Amino acid sequence: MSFPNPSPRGRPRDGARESAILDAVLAEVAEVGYEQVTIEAVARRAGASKATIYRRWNGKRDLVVAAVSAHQGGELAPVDTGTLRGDLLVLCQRLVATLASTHGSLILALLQGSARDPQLGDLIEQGAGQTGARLPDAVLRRAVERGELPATATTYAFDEVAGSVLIVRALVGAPMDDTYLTHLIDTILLPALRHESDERPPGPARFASAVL
Amino acid sequence: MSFPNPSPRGRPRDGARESAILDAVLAEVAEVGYEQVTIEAVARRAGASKATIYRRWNGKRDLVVAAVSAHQGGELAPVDTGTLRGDLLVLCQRLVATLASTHGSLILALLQGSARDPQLGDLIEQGAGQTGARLPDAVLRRAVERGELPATATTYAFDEVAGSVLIVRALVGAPMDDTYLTHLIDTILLPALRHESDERPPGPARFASAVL
Amino acid sequence: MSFPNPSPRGRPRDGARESAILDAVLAEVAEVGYEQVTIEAVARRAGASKATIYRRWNGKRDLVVAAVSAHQGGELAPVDTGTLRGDLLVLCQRLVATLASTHGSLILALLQGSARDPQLGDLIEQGAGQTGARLPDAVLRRAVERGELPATATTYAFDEVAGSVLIVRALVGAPMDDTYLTHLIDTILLPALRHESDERPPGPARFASAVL
Amino acid sequence: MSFPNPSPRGRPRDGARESAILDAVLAEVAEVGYEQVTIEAVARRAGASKATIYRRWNGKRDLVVAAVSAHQGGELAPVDTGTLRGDLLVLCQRLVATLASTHGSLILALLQGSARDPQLGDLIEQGAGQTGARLPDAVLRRAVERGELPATATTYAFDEVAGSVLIVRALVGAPMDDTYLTHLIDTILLPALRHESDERPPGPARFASAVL
DNA sequence: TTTTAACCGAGACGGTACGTCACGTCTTGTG
DNA sequence: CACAAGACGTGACGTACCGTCTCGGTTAAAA
Repeated sequence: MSFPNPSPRGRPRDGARESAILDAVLAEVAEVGYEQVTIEAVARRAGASKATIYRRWNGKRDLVVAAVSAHQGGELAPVDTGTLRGDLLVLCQRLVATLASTHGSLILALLQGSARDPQLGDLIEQGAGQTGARLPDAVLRRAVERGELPATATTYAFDEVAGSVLIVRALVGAPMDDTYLTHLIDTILLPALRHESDERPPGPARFASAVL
Repeated sequence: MSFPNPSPRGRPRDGARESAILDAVLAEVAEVGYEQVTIEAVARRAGASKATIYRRWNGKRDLVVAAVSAHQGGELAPVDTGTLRGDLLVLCQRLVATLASTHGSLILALLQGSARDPQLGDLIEQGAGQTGARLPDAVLRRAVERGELPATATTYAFDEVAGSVLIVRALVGAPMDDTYLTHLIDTILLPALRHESDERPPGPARFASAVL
Repeated sequence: MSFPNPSPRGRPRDGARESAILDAVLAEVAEVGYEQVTIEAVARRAGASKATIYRRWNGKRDLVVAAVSAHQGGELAPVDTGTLRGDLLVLCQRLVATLASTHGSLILALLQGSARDPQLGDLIEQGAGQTGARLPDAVLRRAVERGELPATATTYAFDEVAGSVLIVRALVGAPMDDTYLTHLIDTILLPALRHESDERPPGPARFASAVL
Repeated sequence: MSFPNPSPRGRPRDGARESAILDAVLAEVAEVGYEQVTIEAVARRAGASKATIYRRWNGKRDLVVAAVSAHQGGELAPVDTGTLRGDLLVLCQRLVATLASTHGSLILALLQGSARDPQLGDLIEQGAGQTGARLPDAVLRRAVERGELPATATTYAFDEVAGSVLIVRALVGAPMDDTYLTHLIDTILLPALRHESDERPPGPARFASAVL
């Protein structure tokens, strides 16, 4: 057993303040967008002081990242349409919905934030499956059992491609309707998933898509 | 009688000012990064006044976009290694070099800018092939002639995937060395390119990758 | 003929802003006292921005000093009661009235300000006679003509003593009623004024009393 | 059983803390000047907490006043040059030295503090003689014995004038060298002291000079 | 040639947010 | 209880840019 903080001297931080501030951040981001969020407005809305905010976070990016990290969405129903193609479409639709509900600049902030703060990636990674950015193992397994994919198939191709492509399309405002998604699945995702290989994915275990 | 330019009375604009300002913009972006660029600093560096800048552009994004648009890089040597796989690697390496050399936030600004201003996409698209974000037709043709790809192959899979994936990896700071690039090519790009299909890409002709 | 400011480039300063700000300063000082005056409150009241204030003055002391300097009271009636003693009493009463009407800490600010800014002394010196801090030459001359003072008498003793003593008494809250003033005049000012001497006052021509 | 101090329950106050705090106050005043002293800096330097300070004093002025009051300077040698004029010069020189050594703004704070807190005046008055702001009775007595002053002479003229005049001169930065002091003594202080009068000084016994 | 209108630099202006600081109060844990 | 530590709301600080607006002074086409 370890005592990293043997005795936290002084008045302890008020967790309620932290919650109020992070809630205010999310509300502000939703209303005016990431770039237009100001610390002053967050402080006003949270009934907190700027000093309290700056005591805990270094600036806007830190703050927003913390707010998003703390905001864990509820569980989503598992995906199982009976075909791999149908499952992929549902996952992509979820991803599009997530991207559409979030201001683009917030995504950028998170992407950049995760470059600095590995913890951010860790935190978001847990929720990544929820967003559709990760191919659930169950979906992969069932596809293999149905014979739609070879036994050596991995989630790599989906994890690597789907999130990145849709993020960029969201940023540039390109359409992401079902026609497009179907084309993406048929001409890129499925061919890549079906590719037989015994290679293991290189580099760190976490994929770029994890930030969603 | 029509006066499309009714009558350009008064002192005409000084083209030299425009050049000086746009040069200053690029220098500032290179030094401090897109987000830290200020109109005032640009004006100071260019020896111009803020009024002159605001007379022509609406704000920072407009200004940066104009500067980048006006800045046409030199021609790059055509790609021809003798194999499709080799060509793809060279293209991806070029793309990585571009992403590494430019401030990441400038890319983001261009991405967002292109969502607003379709012209930006048009302008940059012309240079996209240079950066490796587009698969040159010559490369595709030679691959078909060598029998590496079916006759129906298109550049779509590369255009759609390569830029997006590498942009996002650059943002999150994930590694993009040759080992990684090779894996990307072998497990995703090549399988997708080899995929036989008579489908045409949906939606607008411009791909997300065009912004690079 | 000289052209010290050959061409004042840029938009010229708006004199009206300066007036509005200085008026606001005096109002604030009168309401809350020198120490409690804030630049922000002055800016609010004047309908100006802090930047405009800081563009012209370095801080609170500068600002208040400028406001007081610019505030030239109206002319006061000349003093002539028929006797030197009566004239001195009127002068001291005026001085007491001035000190009573002004917050003590404002006086301190002016005193300290004049140590830094000789111009302040110059400006206020012109009005010093008005406040009673200076013995008017006419009063001295008539006293000599009446035989109340020797022909060699100067204003030095009054100028040096009256202002200083009453300022300090004002600061410490000591009483300054007519009984006290009469005593001051009879036991200090008159004996010193009557003192025969051919010495000239040493040092700079301006007395400490000039700051009132 | 009686409890004049009803029942001093709990931990008693630590006298050492008080000393440490007051020492820190004086050190801070000496280093940065009265106006720049902050409670936080005092707490840091004293190794105390702000709560401990605010438990005992109401704010900066209180604190500084307490520190100065508790700081009793050592005894100075009595003044006796053999002539009244020489004694006065020594006293004035001491006063000038005091004013020059102490930050001017501390004097101001004490002046203003004494307006609010009569006790402050009482406390400081005891040390006033040391500074030269008061004419010691011994000096007066010897001058009378030598025939330099009439038997009815009092210390009033010196007490009233010397401190005030020199304080104000110190504030405005006017010179206070021996030439000036000699002139002050010859043309003002000595004539006023020699003035024959049976009047008693009016008002409270404490003079403005007592604050030094 | 003279007008005229726009361009250009400089920089004042009202704003707004920045990030820091000190205030005076409070809430902990430890003596 | 005293005390240190330090979080907290408050509010001012002085700075930096924003985007707009005058200025005096070009500059070139139109009159």
